[in-house]
Amino acid sequence: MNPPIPPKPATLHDVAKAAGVSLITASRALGNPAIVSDKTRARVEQAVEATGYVPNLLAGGLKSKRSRMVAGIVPALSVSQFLPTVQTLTAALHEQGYQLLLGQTFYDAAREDEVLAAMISRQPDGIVMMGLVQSERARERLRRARIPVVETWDFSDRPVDMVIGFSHLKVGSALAGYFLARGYQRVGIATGDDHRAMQRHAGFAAAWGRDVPTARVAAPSTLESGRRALGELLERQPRLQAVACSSDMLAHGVLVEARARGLRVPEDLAVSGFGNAEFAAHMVPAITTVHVDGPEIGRLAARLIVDRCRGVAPERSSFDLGFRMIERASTSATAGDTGPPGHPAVD
Amino acid sequence: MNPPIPPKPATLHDVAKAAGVSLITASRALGNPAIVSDKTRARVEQAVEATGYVPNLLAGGLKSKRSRMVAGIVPALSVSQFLPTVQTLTAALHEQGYQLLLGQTFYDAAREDEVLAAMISRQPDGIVMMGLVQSERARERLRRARIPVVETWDFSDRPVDMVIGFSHLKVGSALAGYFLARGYQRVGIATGDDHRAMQRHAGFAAAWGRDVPTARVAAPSTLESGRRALGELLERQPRLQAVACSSDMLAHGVLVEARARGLRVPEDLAVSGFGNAEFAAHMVPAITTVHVDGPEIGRLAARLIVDRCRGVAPERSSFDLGFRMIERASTSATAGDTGPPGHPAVD
DNA sequence: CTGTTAGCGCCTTCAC
DNA sequence: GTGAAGGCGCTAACAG
Repeated sequence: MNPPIPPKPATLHDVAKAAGVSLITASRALGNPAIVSDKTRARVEQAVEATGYVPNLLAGGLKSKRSRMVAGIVPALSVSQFLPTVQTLTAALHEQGYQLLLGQTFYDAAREDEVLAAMISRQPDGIVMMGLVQSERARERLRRARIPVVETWDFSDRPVDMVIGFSHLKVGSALAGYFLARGYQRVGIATGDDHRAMQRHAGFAAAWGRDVPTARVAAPSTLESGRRALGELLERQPRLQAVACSSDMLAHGVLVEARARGLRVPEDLAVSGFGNAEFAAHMVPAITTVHVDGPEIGRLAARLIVDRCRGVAPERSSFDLGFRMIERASTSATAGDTGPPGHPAVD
Repeated sequence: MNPPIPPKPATLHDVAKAAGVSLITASRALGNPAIVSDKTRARVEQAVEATGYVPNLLAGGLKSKRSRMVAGIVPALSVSQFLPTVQTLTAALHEQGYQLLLGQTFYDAAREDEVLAAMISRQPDGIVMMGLVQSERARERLRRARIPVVETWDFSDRPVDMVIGFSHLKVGSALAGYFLARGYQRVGIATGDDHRAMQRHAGFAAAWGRDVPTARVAAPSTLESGRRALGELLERQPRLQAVACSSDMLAHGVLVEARARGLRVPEDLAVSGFGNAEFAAHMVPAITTVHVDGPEIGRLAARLIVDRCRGVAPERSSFDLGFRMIERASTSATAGDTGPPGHPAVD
């Protein structure tokens, strides 16, 4: 039998030969079909079929200086917070012919530096960071690389390049304001130990004015750590009235532990989360939380980078997307208990 | 002030000049330091520092035919099932100097084909699929590309190349066997409509022997769809005794809905999930589920591909990692209710 | 509209 | 241990 697979993948050279045109004409027929005659284009397309040609974007990128790859860097993929952003980013880039190179820092500055170096070596046309770039070394590296950078899910006055996010301090103070306005006296905080969660904590503490009992758990936070956190808080403050959690998963854990201890939510204990995870709206009681438009962050980041590659200057380099509190049954006996996410909104 | 950033990134050429050696010596000092004298190596390293040189892996890959990139393709990033695998895969590849190119198919064969084409254009040194390659066209494409391929999270007698996974049919029949052995009569199924979940459903139905009331929900399944699924099942079979769910998130939804309807779990209704998500062990009641070693799939896939790139033939091309049922309180009044994941094991 | 020329930055091959 | 050519596959730049 004949080998159904040719020993060597076809190159553009083979296509050009098969089509009876020059190399560059074949290249144009594929990359910029508008400037080639219909007849030529048809012949090249036929030759592509016949040879089974698959372009080598690495080679093209070498000359054109555009790899059509974008690096996306997350603390860890298991931090579900960022998933909608990464998912939308990947999809939006794909639409434009770009692919995502994924990197993880595991909340470690040295690792972040290492991952960035590895990414930059691959000449991405842009870099999207979940969170701000931590180390000064990495910031310097990025500036030198002259690659468009979008930092996301946080805010800064001096971003490396562009930033899309919101103030975690303000989230914290909005939450504190919410509990203050409702007359809560003894509120505790269950929080992950990552930078952004600690920012929210700081915002909460500042607005609260008094000391807030706090249970710190390792990021990424889990249901289990939420259960333990409530135990810790109750030990310190047995008459606790409310717990503000740094993620919906932590809040979930607090809910489970509260039930296990016979505490009613929200009557005996009010609970709030962060992130508006899918499940938060559908638990009983539904979890009061803070909504951030993760998919929009991904879409916007993709647009900014693709635009920049095409020479379009962004209208701004800072985008504060804000956030909104969503009041649900876990903090309010009167809030509808399974209303759709995002409804009703406060702030 | 002097521009702190040089107008053009340094190339290996610049490094060689600065070090007073030839281009190729500089290349060797970095890529294969052992075959260069200590003195030369030191001078090259110094020149790298001085110039701020960052290697261009794209250019290197062009000649060496090794891009040191691996494509990872998931149905959608939001399918949490695959996250531990992708996370471990990314980390393991990073250790070996490889990066992951991420692609999403959204359970769509045309899209899968498109994503694979885009990936192959980037000359990855390997491709890891979550699930089996669906379309024959894509299979053919992969074979022609002569790239190592690992299909995962499923099993097949005729993989494109290599496969790491387990039989979803067997999972289904193991679950049916579990409920049969405990004397359940009226069992329902809540399942996502993706290929693998339907395989488990088929395995369950075959082992069960009788018709099984089934609520089908769109993949990826959510807590909300779990709540609705239980409603549907109860409408068809008000005296339902147990529900086997195709994911832990669905099971979670069933638990929530059961509680909302005043049904006790497991006394009135037994519930099982799939995937052994982190939260499953820590709910009250803890969810009986099926454990699959997702991280190991990622690790093994990384090893197989890196080995293959180094010319090491894999010991086998098929790896059945199996699965194990984890009995917890949601199906058994006697099972410990917050025991550690994976304990006790059945099957 | 099409073709020729000259690389992109690096690594392989072969010499010394 | 080091170096000089040559070329990976493709595309910008400039012709015609």
